[in-house]
Amino acid sequence: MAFSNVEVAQAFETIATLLEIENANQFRVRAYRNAARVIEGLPQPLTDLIAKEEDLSEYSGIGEDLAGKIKDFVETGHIPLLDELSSHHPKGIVELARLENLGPKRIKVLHDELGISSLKGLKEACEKEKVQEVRGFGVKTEKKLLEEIKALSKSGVEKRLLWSQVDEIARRLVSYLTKSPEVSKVEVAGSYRRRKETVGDLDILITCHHPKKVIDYFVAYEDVKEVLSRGITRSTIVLRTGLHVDLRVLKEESFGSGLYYFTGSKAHNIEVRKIARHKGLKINEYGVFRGTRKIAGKTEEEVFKAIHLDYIPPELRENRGEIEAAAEHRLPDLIKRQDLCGDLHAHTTASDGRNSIEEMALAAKALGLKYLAITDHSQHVHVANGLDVKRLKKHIEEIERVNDKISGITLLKGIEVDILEDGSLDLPDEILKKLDIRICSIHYRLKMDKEMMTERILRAMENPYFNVLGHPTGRLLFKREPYELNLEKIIRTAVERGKFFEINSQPDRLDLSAEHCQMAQELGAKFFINSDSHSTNGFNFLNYGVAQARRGWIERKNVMNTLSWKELQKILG
DNA sequence: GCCGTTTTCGGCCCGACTGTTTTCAGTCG
Repeated sequence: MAFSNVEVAQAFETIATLLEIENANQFRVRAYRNAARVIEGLPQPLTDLIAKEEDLSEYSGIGEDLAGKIKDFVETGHIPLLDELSSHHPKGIVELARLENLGPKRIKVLHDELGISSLKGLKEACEKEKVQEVRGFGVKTEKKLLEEIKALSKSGVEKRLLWSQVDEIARRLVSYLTKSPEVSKVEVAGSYRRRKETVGDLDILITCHHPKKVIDYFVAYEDVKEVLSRGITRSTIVLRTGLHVDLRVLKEESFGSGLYYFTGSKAHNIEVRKIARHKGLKINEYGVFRGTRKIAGKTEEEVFKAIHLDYIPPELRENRGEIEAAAEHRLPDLIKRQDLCGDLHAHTTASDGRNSIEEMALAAKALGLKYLAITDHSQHVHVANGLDVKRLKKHIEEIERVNDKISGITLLKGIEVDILEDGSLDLPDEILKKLDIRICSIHYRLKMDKEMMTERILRAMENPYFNVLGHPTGRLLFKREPYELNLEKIIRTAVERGKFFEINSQPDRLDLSAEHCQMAQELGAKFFINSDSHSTNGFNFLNYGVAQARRGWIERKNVMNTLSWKELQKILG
């Protein structure tokens, strides 16, 4: 039984919570939490790292002890400390920590005073109005807890949304806020600004003339379901979608430091503040201070300058090496949307797309793209009406015909050809070689064992007409885990053989992940950022793919669709 | 428990809001 990184992270999270309840050293607790974050951000399965005998304590935040515990867990599914802690505490106590407004201190009090050790027990105690009698609690807290438990049992899990979904909500709310005459600046910070693929809540920062009026205006927004708090500088609401939104009022002179602070990530902030301390500086949301003297704060650029770091784009702020890179002036030359000259993955009505070749071409041209590959599905994908040899031949002629007819954009003849179970491609070489580009993807038999899946892809890469591995890990956010595969081996082979990786821009794919992008680039991989459009609206998704690539440190020079078609042709051969 | 321009011991990010208190602890981000 192999244990996943997520499970290891959860085990550490549980240890942290139980230690907290036992009133352990808070820094020890933090060490476990911190390590859980580090593990979640690893690009490779711990099982692989351990098999390769890599030294896990090389990762900052993981020392000798935790490295040992990780190994224990991955190999046996047990950590002695966790087993021991679990034996002291009823199983349900950890789930209590999932409630907002209930931390370890009060969980302990509830357990000691009322013997509460599960959500169920807490619910009953709240209903019997026992909780309000406990010191430190009151009527309001009791009511809140009860409501929360009810909501939790209804929705089940925490609500995160795709970045693209939150974007729509954020834009509406920002536009509402901008309409207030009191508001001068509005900026959305947090994980939204860092372009994380999923977002749990929104942090909106504003400057304004009359904070109280603006907070009143904010909580009066039509989509508000509940107001959780409203202070002088801060308020939290819940929207009907379940999304929490924090509004924070900043002063003009500290807008930059506030924006920096609330953009996070937390791990990034903590690390930067540590460094600032070493330099005798204090950095908080109000500015950068030497002693009591404020030396920066109006803009983010000013803040970075004051702490002697190059400006770090929000997408990189995850404490994954960007701070050191900024100090040493070696931040990557990140890809930008306007660097992209073409798109090599789009579908039409010939398979499962909604628009014709010509409509797709014109839409791509309108967005400034210079070339577009038409890549419909191959025959094996029956549900998408995939093309067989006969239909593909006709399709090629049709692409050529449209290409002759329109100007200002070059249409490329392509295919998204399936990688079959045995690693062969779904169409014969004779027709594949008539094409300009082949995106090779997996769409069925996703649950193969890791060795076999890896072998399947490696074998496909032996085909001389294999160009690009489409949506390389097959994941669907919230719906489907990546396939089991040895990505490192695949990347190394791809680099050797001159094969490319797709960064798929579909908002629920964003595949490769940021971590995988970073790993692949370090190993020398080259990429295409493709929209995988199924309609004329789909080209806008390129923004998401670019953001994902930026989070993965991808440099312009490693993205092949920054080249002109002429240059690209030489590389594809 | 981690980590090192304070380097193997002794620090470890920091402020706002709420609900409970009657000056502050707990929680969150």
